[in-house]
Amino acid sequence: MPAMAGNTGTPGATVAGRVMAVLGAFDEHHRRLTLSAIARRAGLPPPTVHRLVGELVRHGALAREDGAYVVGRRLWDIGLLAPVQTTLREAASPFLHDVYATTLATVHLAVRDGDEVLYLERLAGRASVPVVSSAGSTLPMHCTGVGKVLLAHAPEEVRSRVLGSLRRVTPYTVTRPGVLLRQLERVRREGYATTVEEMTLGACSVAVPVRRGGEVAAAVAVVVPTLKRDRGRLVTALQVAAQGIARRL
Amino acid sequence: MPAMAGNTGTPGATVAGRVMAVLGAFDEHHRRLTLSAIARRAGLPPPTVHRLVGELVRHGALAREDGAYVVGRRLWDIGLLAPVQTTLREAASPFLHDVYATTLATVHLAVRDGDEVLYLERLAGRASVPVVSSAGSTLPMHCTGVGKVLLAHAPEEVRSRVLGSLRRVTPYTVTRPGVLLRQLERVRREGYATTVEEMTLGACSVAVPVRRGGEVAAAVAVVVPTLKRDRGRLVTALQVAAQGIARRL
DNA sequence: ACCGGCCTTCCGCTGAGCGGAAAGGAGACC
DNA sequence: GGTCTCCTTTCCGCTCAGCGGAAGGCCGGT
Repeated sequence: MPAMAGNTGTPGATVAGRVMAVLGAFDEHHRRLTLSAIARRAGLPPPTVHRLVGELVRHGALAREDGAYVVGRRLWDIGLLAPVQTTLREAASPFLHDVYATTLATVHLAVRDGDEVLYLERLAGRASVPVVSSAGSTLPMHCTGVGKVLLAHAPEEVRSRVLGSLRRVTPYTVTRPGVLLRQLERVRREGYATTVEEMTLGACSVAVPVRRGGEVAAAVAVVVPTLKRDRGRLVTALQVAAQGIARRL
Repeated sequence: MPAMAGNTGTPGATVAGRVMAVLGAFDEHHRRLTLSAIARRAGLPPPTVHRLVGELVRHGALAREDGAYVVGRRLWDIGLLAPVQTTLREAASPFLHDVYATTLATVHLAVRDGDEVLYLERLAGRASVPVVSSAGSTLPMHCTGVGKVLLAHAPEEVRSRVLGSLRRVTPYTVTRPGVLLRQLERVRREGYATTVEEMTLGACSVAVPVRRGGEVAAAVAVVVPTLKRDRGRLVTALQVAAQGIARRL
């Protein structure tokens, strides 16, 4: 078959699919992409991407910023309309501010999304620890505070899947299933989880569950440079917030 | 020409364009749409929309929620990657919290976008006034606090265009160009703007400019049920915040 | 029973889309 | 200045993905 002639190397593909592939090329760590980078990441030939991207820029879905492409204003607008745990976020917002005000640490609100943690909200402190997460991003469960809380209360099936593949992120990441399993028991017993430089060097976290009915619906956490003797104070602040959020659900 | 036969009623149209038309059917006031509503608002025939929407749902750009369609998680993720005044928002975030903490009112951060106001951030109070705006939405300039501030410092050309079409929104909306012009002079002189039920009944606002270099880059505001004698206190709180934000730019 | 509104499936026509080929930059290295 | 590499952009002829009118199914109202 000498070159598949004319068009579509992959029959069955749709334009909408290609458009989403182009948009999907952007992520947390790739907010600016050149044309060829998009092509590579989307698995499409450069000329095709060139045309699509041109179209998308014309419609405001993407924007050109000096050399490279970035996600456009239009898509920001539209994306904000998505009902992603809207009630939870709205209920939580004031309490997260309270926690921030009293601790001045970075504050997180997250839910479980499959086998990962989805960050819904992040309040970054004025002079806070370097933190990887931001609203909209996902991180693994086994090395984040919110992750441990959500994992401790997740269905058995999720837990065993996650425990089966504990990727090392820093030298302090817990990668032995037995150790993590014992930590999770403790999380259930004591009502909070901690991490110590397991995701990012120089960052520790404390997290507590937010309950809706009997279920754990979300987790709130703070990130600080070190736990030391602040632990008790942070747990209390978070529990007050979690309680308040739960009441409003 | 008896029915235009076969395909595309409108030649020259592209699929990417149609996709954006479909996504553009959603807005602030239309977060849930039925298939036929999308078709109407996008100006496309229902079968075409049916196919596109199906595709988009498969890719997570839209989601089906019982009967109707809503914007999907995937688009939320991607939209959050847009560099929409990122540095401004990050610089402002902690100061907005401070204002919220001290006033317990709804706090806004906005910039001018053409002849309208674009809301970048909204901190909604626990028990706050009904407010129309939310992050991502745009409102007219002449009847919002942030709008008046930004209009007072906008290029002459923008100002005259806006003054030329003052739409009435509530019985208290200022629709006489002369009156508004005098208010704007005062805004420049005194350093803050106010509105009294000009956009929403039962909501008043106070706003101050945020400067970057010599330019006014943004505006911060609070929304309260009534101004009364709080005005001075609110202006001060906002000015402190605006000063802090400006310092970080 | 009938009507009006939705959603959905069908299907034949066709031009929008495709992407290899090749031409135009912009650097980097020798 | 020449050559190499990598990226962007234009060209263009071949099709198949997309189109949307027509028609069928479903519900709720009258």
